[in-house]
Amino acid sequence: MGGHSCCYKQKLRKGLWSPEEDEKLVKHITKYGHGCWSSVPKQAGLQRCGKSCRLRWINYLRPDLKRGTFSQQEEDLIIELHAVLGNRWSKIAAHLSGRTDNEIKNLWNSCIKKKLRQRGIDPNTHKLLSEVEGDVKVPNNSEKNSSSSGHQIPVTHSLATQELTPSLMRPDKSADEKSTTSKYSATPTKKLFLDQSLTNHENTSTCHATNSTGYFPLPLLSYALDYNQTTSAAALSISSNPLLWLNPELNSNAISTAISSLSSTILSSSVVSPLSCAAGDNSISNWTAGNDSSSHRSSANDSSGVMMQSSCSFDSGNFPWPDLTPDKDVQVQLGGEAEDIKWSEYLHGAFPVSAAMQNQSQSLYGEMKIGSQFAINGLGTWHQTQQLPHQIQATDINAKDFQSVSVGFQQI
DNA sequence: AACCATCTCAACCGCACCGGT
DNA sequence: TACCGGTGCGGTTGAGATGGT
Repeated sequence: MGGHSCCYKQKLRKGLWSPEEDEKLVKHITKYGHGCWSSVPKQAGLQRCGKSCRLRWINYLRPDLKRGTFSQQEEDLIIELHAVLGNRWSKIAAHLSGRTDNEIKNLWNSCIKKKLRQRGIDPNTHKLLSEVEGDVKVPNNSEKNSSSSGHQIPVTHSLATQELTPSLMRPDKSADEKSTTSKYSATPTKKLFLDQSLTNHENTSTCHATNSTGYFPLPLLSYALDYNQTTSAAALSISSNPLLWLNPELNSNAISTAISSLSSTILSSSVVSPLSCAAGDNSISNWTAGNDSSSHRSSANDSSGVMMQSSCSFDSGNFPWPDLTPDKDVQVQLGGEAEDIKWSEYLHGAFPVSAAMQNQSQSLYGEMKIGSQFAINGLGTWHQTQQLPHQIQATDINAKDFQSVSVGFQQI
């Protein structure tokens, strides 16, 4: 592409990908892995730059993409994550199995923003619009960094500094640093109590830390409640009703209890997709919960997700696909009908892939799942993900946590 | 049917970070 | 330490789809 060093040397194609190009790329990656992206186009016989190939693969050709309409729960989760993470779409996408950052970003810009405004919520600040309008004009840079967590509740200094472990919310340290040094650069002086993982938007005057009292963005709590398999009406109503997010009467001890629990259990097991945890099984991606009329894959009980067990070890850089067979270390079940998944078209005629290749692709699917999670969360959490007993423990603990949270909210 | 407005989403662009040298 | 290539991320663009008149 213009501007990319890898594109200077020769005239490269731009724009939409043709089915032939897709086919070449899929075949190549399925067979060899991507390795160094810059070398992929040459090896695959494509007149594209590596960056374009990578993008095409990640956003469209990857077999583990869910595609299709977002469920209401996915949207809710995105909203809540956005309240915590801001426009860090890749981080948000990490919590939504099968969804890409690009997809989520598009959804946010095209749909969710509008919905939030209709509900009287400012999508940038997650505050009520009436509040925002009444607010003093925020600094210029806040618009770009958009989402401060508007609804805040006080938390104690010790809570904020001790219980909110940085790595829990943002396991990718480099990304954290990157965020704070570039687009999400926060006003340094405000980084007082909460770790930047939670207050990376404090440049939008969110974290009004004063003396010994910081402010905790409660949407995180609401997310955590959902995360914590709390399908109770109370929790859901709390999470969906910003008016309840910030209640000045909210007992800080309750929050302390809740947050403390979050830090030790929920957040630390963030590698496990929230609803996978809720489902109580060891699936990684089969978590999109039900009641989604627009998606046929949503039921927690259906088998459309990827059920995976793996004991394999691998390097997170390159996928050893050629060595994979379905009956080896990785077991993958692909089920569910194809929606408008282009990948399925490839696999079912439109794209001439052999049965063996399909198997390989499915293995690849599982491996990629593992790889991506591994890359994101690191070895420790990866191990957790693969260990069902750990999840059971986590679930048990989560139940206790929720009790604590519930007790706290009874005082609201 | 034609036109226009709006929406969706794949892809591009530019920037920043990282690791190697 | 500086440079460079590779990579990843978030913002933006624009073509095509869709809906309204």
